[in-house]
Amino acid sequence: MSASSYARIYAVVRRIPKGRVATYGQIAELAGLPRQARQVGYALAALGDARVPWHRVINARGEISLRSRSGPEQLQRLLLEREGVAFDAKGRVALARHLWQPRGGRR
DNA sequence: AACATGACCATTA
DNA sequence: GTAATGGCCATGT
Repeated sequence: MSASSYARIYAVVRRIPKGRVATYGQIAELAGLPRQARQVGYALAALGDARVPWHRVINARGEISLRSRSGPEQLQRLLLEREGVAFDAKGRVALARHLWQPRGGRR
């Protein structure tokens, strides 16, 4: 069941520094799964309770992705603000300011 | 096996 | 700025 892919995804998410955010597509690429952003979201959804900073992963628009059913979206924003990530009036994060930018493509 | 759904993304108009 | 389209692929019915 391709659990190793999930493991790679979690490993990358764990590397996101505090106060930074990353996009699903970015995580997918860093995890060696280009164009599989969707799987990243799926992996995080199946995460449940684990020591992974899932709240630092947002979509390419800089917004917090809405779950099918009301989920911890509010909590996610709270956790990010608590780390110093700012949201604008439209509820978007300034990616130019908070996006995680690993150097040399790896870190 | 077919079909639908989902914490997505890039391109094009 | 919005809207439509195609791609990607694990899961459940």
